[in-house]
Formats: sequence, C-alpha cells, structure tokens
Amino acid sequence: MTHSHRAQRWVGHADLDAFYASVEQRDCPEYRDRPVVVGALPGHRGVVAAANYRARDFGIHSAMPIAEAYRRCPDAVYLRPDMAKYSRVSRKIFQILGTITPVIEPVSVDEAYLDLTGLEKLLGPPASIGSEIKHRILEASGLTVSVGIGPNRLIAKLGSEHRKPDGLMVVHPDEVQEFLAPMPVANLRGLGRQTQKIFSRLGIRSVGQLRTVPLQILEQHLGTKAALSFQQQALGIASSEMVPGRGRKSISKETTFEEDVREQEILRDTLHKLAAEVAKRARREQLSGAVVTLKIRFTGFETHTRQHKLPVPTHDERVILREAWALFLNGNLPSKPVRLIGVGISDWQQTETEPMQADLFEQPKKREIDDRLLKTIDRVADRFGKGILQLGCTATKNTHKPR
DNA sequence: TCTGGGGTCCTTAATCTA
DNA sequence: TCTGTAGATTAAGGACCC
Repeated sequence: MTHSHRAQRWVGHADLDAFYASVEQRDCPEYRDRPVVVGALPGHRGVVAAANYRARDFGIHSAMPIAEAYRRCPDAVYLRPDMAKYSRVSRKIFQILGTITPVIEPVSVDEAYLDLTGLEKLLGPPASIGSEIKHRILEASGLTVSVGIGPNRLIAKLGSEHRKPDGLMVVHPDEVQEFLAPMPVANLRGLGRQTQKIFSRLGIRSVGQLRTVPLQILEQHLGTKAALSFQQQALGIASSEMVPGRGRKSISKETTFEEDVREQEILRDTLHKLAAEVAKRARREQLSGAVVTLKIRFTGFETHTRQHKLPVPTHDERVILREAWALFLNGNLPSKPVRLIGVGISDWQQTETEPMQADLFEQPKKREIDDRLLKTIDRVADRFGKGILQLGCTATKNTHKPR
C-alpha cells in the first residue's frame, strides 16, 4: 500500500443527476426551467421516483408521496416514468463509460462504479479522468453526471454525492479522514431511518464522533454485522474491487390498487396476471424457482409475506398462481381490505440436464449407521414387508455421524 | 405526509434431521 | 424405545437501496 510498487488504487463512482427527470427535460424543451416530477400522477396512489433540482427547491424528493409533492408544488410538471426510454439512454451511457475503462460495475440504470487504477498514464491524474468522464457523457447524451473518485468504493460514492449536481470530487488517500469526519452519519451506506434513530439516541451525529465509539457499544444496539460495517465505514475502510453482475436472486411483480379491495375474485384475477408476468420473465431468463412468495398489504399498510417451497422448481404461471392462491387462503391472514398484492419466485435450482445425475450412477459408499436405527429398520421391515425396507435403504444413503 | 415497485441482505424463530 | 442436541433448512419480517 504505502511505498510498494503496487499502483495506487482509484475507484470512480458516476451518478447521473436526477436521471428520469433530466431525460424528460432534455427531450421536451417546454420543461426547461420548470420543476419536473417523475412518478405517480397527482390524485393517484404512489410516490416520487425522481425530481429535478427545480422541484427539489420546493422540498420535493424521491420516495415522497405524490400528494405531498403536489401540495408543495402544484405547478410542477408531473410525468409517469418511461422505463423503456431510460433503459435505452442508460445503455448508451454505459457504452461511453466503457470507453474509459472496461472494468465497470453497474449499480442501477443511472449509477456505476469504475476501476480507474492505472489509467493515469493514458488520461492523466484522477481529476482529469473525472473531467473526461463528464465531458464524454455530456457530449454523447446531453446529460450531466456527478463523479466521485477515491481509493475505494465508499469514498468514491460519498465523493459523487458531495458535489451534486454536475459535480466532480477527488479524494486522495491522505485526505480520507478529514473528508469523512464532519459528515453526518446518515451519509453512510446502509444507514436508513431506523438506524438514524438509534444513532441520535446515542448522541452520535458525525462520522468523526462515530469513530470514537467502541465496537462493543455499537454491537449492543445494532447487531454484530451492522456495527462492524459502520465502524469500518467511519474509518474509511472499504473494498476497491468491482463486483461483476451476480445473477439475480428473485423475480417478483406486485401492484397497489387505486382503492383497497375486498372481493376475492378481483384478488385472484390480479394474482393471475402477476403470476403470468413473473412466469414470462422467468422463462425469458431461463430460470425456475422452487420458492413461491405471496406478498400482501392490507388497509393501514400492514404487510405480510407467505412463502412455500415446492418439491420441483417452476416457471409455470399455473403452478405459481395455484401456490400463491393457496398461501392466500391458508396463510392465516387477517380478513381486511387489501391495498397491495404481489407474487414472486426465488431459490433457483439446477435443472435436470445439469450434473447431479452422475451421482445416481456412483457406487453407494459404505456408510456407518447407528445400530439402533438399523435394528428399527429391520423390525419395521419384518412387520410391514419390502416397501418399507426400500425406504429404510434410501435412508442409509445419507451420512450419519455416530457420536 | 400517507406511504410504488423491484430488488438484496440480515435477523430471528420454528422445524427438520443426523 | 426413549432422549437430547447441534446444525441445516425453511419461513417471516424488516431495513435498506435505487
């Protein structure tokens, strides 16, 4: 790290500014100089997905209920998101990023980490690399991006946030501690509303303060994992490795009703549509899931999930619907009007054509078996005949550790 | 304020099994 | 036949992110 021959690691974080809103504004000149809010339309259930900086001046921010946004700024432009369009724009921008470095980790449509290590000879110091990224994206897409560059992912991400919008921030390794110290702890990764409450109860406001709190104290309030994570973050310790896309873990689809629903027929019809969509996406991605999950939210925002593991993984909409509906009927759920219903599958398993098969042809190894178990099997077999004996034999295939 | 949709990961509890 | 138990697996909920 210090004076070794290994090159200083540089990680970049690029984050498009108010992405959805900026794309809409770029494509529609009438929206210039106006507050733009993308999300639900006023009068409907939903929240803000993106707000441009003019809208933010009114206190509007993402995840705010649309009714509240409307109250704050009835004159804003309100738009439904056009995900297909944003995906197209996003692909183009990722292509541009690919001209800087091939080592990119996409985080979402509008955000990515870049490994910039060793690019100095080609593009100059980190600040020049950052300017180059911003320049190329603006040229190609007409959009502004905020870029943070630092010795690891955490510092890069906090850097890009620091100078938004249209910002560029480079934090050198020897500046990390002073960069972090005055920051509110709320800026740290994985620190949301609930954890903020805990920190404020403990009187911890800044990252500098957090640094002085013993790990033990943090563990008492946050659990071991979170405590360690926040302590490391406070010290500026984080990975600088890119994590290339790790396949998805689940596919789900859910919908909120405009008005809460009581009728089972409507619920089942809706579930059917959702199951069909999930199955379609699973088949397109050639995935079969063994776990079906039903999600349901009642009046009052009371949310429950029920899940069931199938013996055989599926991407068949009929199976998904059947399981989800059974979970709804037998899941011991309150009988209240339903606000949201959703269904998903997860727990991908190997398909029939994959390995595993080979195991069947292997000579079963001799295994030690608990004497008592053997005796039991014999006795049961004597009494009930061969069918049971076979069952007993399959049981012996499992390893059994005698004490 | 009245809270979308699509995800991931973590914690905890109950249940199964060797 | 009974019993205790550690570890794995399943299930539910919640925090968080974009």
